Amino acid sequence: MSSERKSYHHGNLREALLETAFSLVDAEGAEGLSMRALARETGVSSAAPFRHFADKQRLLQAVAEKASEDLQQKLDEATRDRDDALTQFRAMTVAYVRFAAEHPNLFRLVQSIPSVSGAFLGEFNDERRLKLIALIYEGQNAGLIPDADPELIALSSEALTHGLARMIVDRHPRVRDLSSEDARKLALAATQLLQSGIGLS
Amino acid sequence: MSSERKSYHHGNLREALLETAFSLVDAEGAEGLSMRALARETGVSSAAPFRHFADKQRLLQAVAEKASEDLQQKLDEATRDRDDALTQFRAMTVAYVRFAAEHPNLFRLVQSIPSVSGAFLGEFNDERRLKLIALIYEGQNAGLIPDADPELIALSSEALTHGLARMIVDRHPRVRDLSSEDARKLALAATQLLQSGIGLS
DNA sequence: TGCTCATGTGAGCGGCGCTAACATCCGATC
DNA sequence: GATCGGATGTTAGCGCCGCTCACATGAGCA
Repeated sequence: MSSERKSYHHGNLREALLETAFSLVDAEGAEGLSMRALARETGVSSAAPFRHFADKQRLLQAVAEKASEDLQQKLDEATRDRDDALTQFRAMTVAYVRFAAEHPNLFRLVQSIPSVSGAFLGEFNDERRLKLIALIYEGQNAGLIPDADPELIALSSEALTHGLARMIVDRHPRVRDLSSEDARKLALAATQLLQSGIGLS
Repeated sequence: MSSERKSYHHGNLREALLETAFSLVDAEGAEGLSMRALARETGVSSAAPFRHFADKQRLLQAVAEKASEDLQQKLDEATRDRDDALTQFRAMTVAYVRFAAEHPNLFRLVQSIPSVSGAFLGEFNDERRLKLIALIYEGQNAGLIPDADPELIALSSEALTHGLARMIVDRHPRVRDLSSEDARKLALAATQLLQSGIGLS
């Protein structure tokens, strides 16, 4: 696994550490990762990583940022070429839940670092959120949507999405070990349900 | 903080360790807890805790079980004297979300130990879930509820509840630092919304 | 060619989880 | 009441950890 190296200097150690750490976290979770094991795996001394990351927390943050970019890219791909906000929202939910099912360890890491998840929820996604809220507002004017706070409606939609993803990574009884395809179906079905309402009243 | 002790033996070390650990986790999270610090705080040697807990994981599991019982008790109180399943479900959601807002560290710990959260979601709550599903089934026969899989409807309800709680403990932008009262309002509003449907279609 | 400084190494500090060998004393038994 | 075995405490210590410091190396620029 650990590749040999002829010269004293590595050449691209920072990237190498990041990639190795990313793979290790994805496969085994962030809890088990140690700086020393990471250095060993990368073929350098145990002090070398600290030339590139001030401490373990920064390393994990960098991994989380990379994972967050991956997730963001999946969301971008999923919503590309869909112009109405509702379709975008549903495609986003599906992509989000699928990412959680496929990379639970990375998903957990992203969520566990507020600065990363905060940035993730801030940048691009806020734009989409505002579009969704605008759509909700229109729907209310047309009498199609109940007269609740549009912010609340958007938040509840987010909560359903996040809740499905979290139930999967937290291994709740009926959604543990879901295949990517089952995760897709579940996310689609649940968002459809939210739109129509479950009707208990 | 650490109380003195006259005799060689502590007398009730296991409970003392559990209580101290519970408080420390509640206040500062499970990540920062160390067995040595816990022993120090309790006023015993660093090896003593291992007479009562095989390893750190077991200690954390015991703390998680205690937290899970507390949560369960809150849910029991919230649903007591409410006979219809729908009212119970909404009261449960409120209590669940409030617990997450008031004890995010304990909530996270419970969710991070599958055996504990699995048991939590299994025992009493399965009974309530079955009642909810029965109600959904009746509602469908009466034409009040869309004709989706009752299991899916129940699962989506759970997801909304869990998602709200998780967004709070994960410190998502619009729900971080929610007061207990705000958490209550949010949970109530969101469940109402789910019932009526957000109407986008 | 020679200097500088980013980037590597090795040794080591204090804290960790956990174990082993030994100390204490509670309480069952006579 | 004395005895003594086992539950429960202690001290010492192993290996791993995050992290630091003094020093080594060598790439790139003057």
